[in-house]
Amino acid sequence: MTRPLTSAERALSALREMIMGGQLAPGARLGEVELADRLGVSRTPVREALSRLAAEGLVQVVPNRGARVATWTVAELEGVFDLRAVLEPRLTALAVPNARPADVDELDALARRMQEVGAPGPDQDLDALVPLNRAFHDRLVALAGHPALAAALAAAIHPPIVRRNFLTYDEESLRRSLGHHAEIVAALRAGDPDWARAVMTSHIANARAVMVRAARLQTTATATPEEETA
Amino acid sequence: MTRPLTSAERALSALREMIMGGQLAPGARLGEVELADRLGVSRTPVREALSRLAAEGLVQVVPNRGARVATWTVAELEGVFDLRAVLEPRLTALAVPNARPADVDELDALARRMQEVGAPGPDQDLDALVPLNRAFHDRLVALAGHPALAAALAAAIHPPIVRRNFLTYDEESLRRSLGHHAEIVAALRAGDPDWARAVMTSHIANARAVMVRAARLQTTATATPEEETA
DNA sequence: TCCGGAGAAGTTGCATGCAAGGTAGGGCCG
DNA sequence: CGGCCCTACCTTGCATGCAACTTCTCCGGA
Repeated sequence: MTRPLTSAERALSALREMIMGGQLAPGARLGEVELADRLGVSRTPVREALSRLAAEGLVQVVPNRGARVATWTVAELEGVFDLRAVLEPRLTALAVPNARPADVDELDALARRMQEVGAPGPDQDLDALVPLNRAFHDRLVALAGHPALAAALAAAIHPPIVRRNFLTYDEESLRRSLGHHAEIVAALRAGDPDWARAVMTSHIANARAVMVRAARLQTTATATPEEETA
Repeated sequence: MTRPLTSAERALSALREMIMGGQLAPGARLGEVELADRLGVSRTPVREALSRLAAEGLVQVVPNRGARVATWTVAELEGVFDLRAVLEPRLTALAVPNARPADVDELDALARRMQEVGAPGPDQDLDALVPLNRAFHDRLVALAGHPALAAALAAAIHPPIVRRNFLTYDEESLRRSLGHHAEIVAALRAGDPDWARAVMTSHIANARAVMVRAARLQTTATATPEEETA
């Protein structure tokens, strides 16, 4: 049975979703009253949520001057992928001995579903990939059973993006990426940590190449520091 | 010129210091009114500080039931050192090419000072080691110039301890630990990243052995779940 | 025309008050 | 005598109000 969430918690996850989902662009101003109105609560829980998001790195707060959705530079983005390249393969290897058949089946289902909705053609639905991808990686993190590693990874990944960015994958990279998921499932089934680790290393490298290219394009395209609220 | 801190920020760092400094024992209850009185502010900034500390993992908050200083198990502690063993040597290697002579001199001074106050004898002052040690490691983190890695490390290290724990070092381990600092300085001066990385690896392994042993003793000693506020 | 400053409008920071939820103690019933 | 429930107290969650700070605008002077 799930405990009724507090207003602050709802505000927190609502804001997180808005930012992660791209409805709130990086650099967008986050006025307390506006958010409070939109979420149907007072400023107090909104302030608490913003505070926590700032601690997570999703939001930047300057005292007396309000909060904005965090922005990042290409260098920061590369730093994040540096780190993912160290942590995630390790985490994947850890997951191997802990994965029970049921877990593997679940990951398998996610990987297959991603291949379906990601396949080029009229039924392709890139937006649907985002939650599936998150589910896949979250499941893997949970299987690793290493809270400290998970916390470190979360701290590093949150600030930037990783989401709504399947939009930026070119066809070949996307096919590679989806193939990696399936291959990780295979490695899990085979119980081979080294295999799993290697695939995840490739997976991150592939994602890194895509993201960095996209970020470069984006920053050159938007020379104007955008000032939008929604 | 430094901007005047807000009450919430002061509450945040005050609480962080109290927890890190050991004045607030793990598991200690953190009543909002009591803290507000002690810090001379209202409950609002205290709540904000607690919220952020919860995001950092230093305190645990249960809705409607208040906040407590976070506790950790031996397994969690080992997980943290696992992670440090991966991240900190890497970070140290990164610092090598960025260290200018002035930086090295500064680290050298810290390392020497630690050797002085840590030397066995009547002048030994283990409490003084804590801030020096933090300064040394923080300096190294800054030199690495890798914000994402720093964030990940901070996220992983915060929850547990690392501080006020020179108290638990036996004489030999302490001498080793202080020696490592000096050796890292030497590696920086020599401009040898591999050397620096290796020393840091040893440094973490040494600390890990000490901490895990101390944690084991502590948990067996305190079978009673302590319930102190100060 | 451009720069500087005074004023006003809008925001944030914090304190306080009230209501809801939780906890502890005592009395009642089995 | 033991267990349960009810009550009173305490704590947290949130809304609201006010003061301080920022920023935008408008006006006068160079």
